[in-house]
Amino acid sequence: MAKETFYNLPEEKRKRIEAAAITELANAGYDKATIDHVAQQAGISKGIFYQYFKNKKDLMFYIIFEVLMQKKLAYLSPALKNNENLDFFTHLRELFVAGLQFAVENPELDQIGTWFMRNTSHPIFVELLSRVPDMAANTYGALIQKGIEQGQLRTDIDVSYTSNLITTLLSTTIEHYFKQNPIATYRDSKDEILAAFNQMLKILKDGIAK
Amino acid sequence: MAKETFYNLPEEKRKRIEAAAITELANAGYDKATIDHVAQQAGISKGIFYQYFKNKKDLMFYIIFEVLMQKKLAYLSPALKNNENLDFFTHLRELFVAGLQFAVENPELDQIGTWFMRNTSHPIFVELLSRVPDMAANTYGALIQKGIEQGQLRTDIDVSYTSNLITTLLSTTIEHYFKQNPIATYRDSKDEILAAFNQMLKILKDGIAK
DNA sequence: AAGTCATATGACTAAATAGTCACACCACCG
DNA sequence: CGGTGGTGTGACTATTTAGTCATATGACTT
Repeated sequence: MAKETFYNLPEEKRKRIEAAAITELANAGYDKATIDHVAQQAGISKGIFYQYFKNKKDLMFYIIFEVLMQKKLAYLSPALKNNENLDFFTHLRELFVAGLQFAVENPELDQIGTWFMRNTSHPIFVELLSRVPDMAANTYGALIQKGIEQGQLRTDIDVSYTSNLITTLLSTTIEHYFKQNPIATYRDSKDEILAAFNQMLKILKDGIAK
Repeated sequence: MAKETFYNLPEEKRKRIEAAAITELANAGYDKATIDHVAQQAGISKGIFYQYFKNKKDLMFYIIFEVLMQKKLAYLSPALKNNENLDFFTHLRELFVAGLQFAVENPELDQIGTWFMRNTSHPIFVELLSRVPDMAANTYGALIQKGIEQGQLRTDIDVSYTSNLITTLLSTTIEHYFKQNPIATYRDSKDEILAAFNQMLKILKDGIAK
């Protein structure tokens, strides 16, 4: 996961390489991303790249573990703590908003995360899961469990299935918005996406039946 | 979309090539599928492949338009017609069951379809959409519209969004089932998947709130 | 038998790209 | 100054794979 030489680099250069890698991985996805592009965009030679990272996979894991997850956790952690007494749907909305804020401010990292969740059978995802076993799309498990125990949710729903469902709903909602508004950027559309979220939450809560 | 020479082939050989292509595309996805594999598995030479198809994309479109869509439509059309008087959720369930039947009996084709829906920004999907504009994930639009008009669904839901949502729910439900039961095959699990569908329909109808 | 056409082969070319390596540069030390 | 070690270069190798082409086979015609 990145060699010593990389950490010894001056901040500016390290960030430049990081940024180039993130852009390439976000736009091309893991398989189509090339080291040539990353090196070129970062303004370094290909040879030196392999002094900084063992290989392409090493780079990917570095970006996932030491950039994406760290950063996303920083956004989510306030919403994860100190909310014992919140209503389930209010708590869920807070998590959504925090996640959206992350996506708005780090669209490329968000894209990399989406790529990962979309390619759960890809060898590199499988290997990632073996390192972080409980990342297995059970993000909302504890929250749902609490919601059931506190009598806010039906008792007959399956926790793991519902967690998975919510994860999917989240990305579907964002994606649908951007399919409808192709020119929109995350940053400019935050309020409208929030409105879409509210519609989604209403459906999740009460269903679509009259 | 497949050259004359391909259609002139004896049935047996045509089916053999088709089967090889379907297996390869289902297992590897479009980008990683190779013509070498297809030719090898079909027991033909690479050269002759290019007498049958213009290129790899030509093969993909042939499989999508002339195999997958034809076949899937055959499964769905009974559920699409003559159901004017059915309740929305009952009608939806019928469509699900028909779709599941297709997936059970054509798992590889179903996988190819899933790959497509998962790669909506891939150039080949974009090109496909330009040929079949209204395939744009509005499968359930008319059904939802009818449901609203007949007073079975809330009037404040967005038709296109809800259609998209249902499409996603469908594949999420199947996928989640197989993540939980990795060894299961479609064929043996039909009843259990139907149970998972029922749970999903209940959530879609009434939400998860108590 | 000779000619013609469709069918078929697989070696070959061209392009892309992961990863390596011989060599260059340069700061610092003795 | 000359040696040493860390930093860096980009040409090169090895592999993969889409698509082509010279060549062969064989059925059918005249």
